[in-house]
Amino acid sequence: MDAPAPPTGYRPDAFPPFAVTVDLIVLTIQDDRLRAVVVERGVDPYAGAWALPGGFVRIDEDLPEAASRELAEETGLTAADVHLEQVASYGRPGRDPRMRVVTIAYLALAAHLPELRPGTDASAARFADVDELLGRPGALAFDHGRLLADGVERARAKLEYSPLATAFCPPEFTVAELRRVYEVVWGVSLDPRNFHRKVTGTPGFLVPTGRSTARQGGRPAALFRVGDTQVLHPPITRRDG
Amino acid sequence: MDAPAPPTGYRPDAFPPFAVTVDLIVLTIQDDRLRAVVVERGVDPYAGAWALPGGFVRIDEDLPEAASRELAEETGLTAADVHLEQVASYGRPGRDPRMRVVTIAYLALAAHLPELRPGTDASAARFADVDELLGRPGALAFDHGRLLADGVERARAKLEYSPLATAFCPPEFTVAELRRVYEVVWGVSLDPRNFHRKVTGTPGFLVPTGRSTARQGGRPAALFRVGDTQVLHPPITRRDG
DNA sequence: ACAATAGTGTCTCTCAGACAGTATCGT
DNA sequence: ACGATACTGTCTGAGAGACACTATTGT
Repeated sequence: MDAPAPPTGYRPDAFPPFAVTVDLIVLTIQDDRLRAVVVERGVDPYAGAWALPGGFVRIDEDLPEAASRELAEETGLTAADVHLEQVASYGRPGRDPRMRVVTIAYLALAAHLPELRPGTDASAARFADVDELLGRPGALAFDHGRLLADGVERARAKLEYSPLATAFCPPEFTVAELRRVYEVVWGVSLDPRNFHRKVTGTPGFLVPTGRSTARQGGRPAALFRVGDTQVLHPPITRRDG
Repeated sequence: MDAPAPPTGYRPDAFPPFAVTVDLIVLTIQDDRLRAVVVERGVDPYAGAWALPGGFVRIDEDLPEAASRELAEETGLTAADVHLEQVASYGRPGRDPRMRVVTIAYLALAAHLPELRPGTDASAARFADVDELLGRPGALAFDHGRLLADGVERARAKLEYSPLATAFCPPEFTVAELRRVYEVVWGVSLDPRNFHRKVTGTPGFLVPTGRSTARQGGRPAALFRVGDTQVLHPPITRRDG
């Protein structure tokens, strides 16, 4: 249970002090690649190494609030602009060599990110290719490689049965733009015709706006916005050709 | 990021002290009902109320270790006997009226639970009907009603695409026993014939042992054990008749 | 006309759900 | 023989993937 020691009856050493942080897996798509925000650490340990953005939870704020605040400090994005959800927590002793730290990882997905500005505890911030980061163990400080892997896997899984892919798109988007999101995040190529039929046929997923895009050399595409359904029936299955 | 303050460059008030606990959602099936372990609190706040079992994470143990230890203290089950996985973390200020506590919820599934023995901080322990607990807001202390709801929903969702249902079964089990798990956890009734064809046809899910059960009034059923597949293709879909 | 992209129709295969029918036990 | 439970076969409809075909733009 959650209680600290009462006046009597408990182990007297039952309340070891922890630091609690939130770390952010901020994903976006740039140049048809999945990218994550990483910051350069300005201090030891891992000074000069890249890490996920994050920071301490304040004594008076909830965990999602802390994640939103850190996201805003790091990217300038507000909670209304992004999808933000908790992924998992990590607290192995020694994951930070100086003290006992438990961190709660949050996944943030955004369509377009403004200029990155380094936070108060980092000297630089940039976008890094996710596949490259995951393919190189030790590319990130602490256990952030695992945090990133878990966050990316969460995103990949949720594309199937939730409208999460639209979080990578602007408010109005075409079916082709949505398909590109699935292709980039999953690392596959999808049949444009079957994909179109599937997503437009899933009730509540896409809402036509009536508008269409001006295009260069091709039929204009209808613009959609995301519907209010939170679960896709049928799902957009991952094991397509 | 995860680091405490370096000698310079950080806010000096950046390390508020937190208590960190693990709470357990221990589920099992008794009398064709989904049941959860709850303990009676011996001290304020919520003295006399029921809560999920749990306790403080020690300074030198990892989060899964703490969950295993608490599970053993509360139920006598070892990690080898149960499925144990992290669900989510909760840290709203004020969720414990005395101090700032962040808790990490773990889901534990077991086939048969031995006699429950109350932990050091609880005066009694029992199994409670999950539907009844969820239908009565405030049935559990703190925010444990939400923890339970999130844990149960995790279990329900994972029955579809993972062999998790076998965690509710003894090492060797019949198809009918497995079906009963799905029916109880999902609260539906499933066609025995279609269910049989589905689970035996999903590669890697079930392994025949060659043995069969002695039965009372009916053809003996073949005994299976769980295979090594972690993901079911095709899944056992939830929206059956 | 032609290239390019958007969108539709059609075929086949797999799988889910309904349910008839067969197999193997205890009584 | 009969009831009970285990298991198999067959039908139908929904959906996935392959891919031919039509629609609408710019050049």
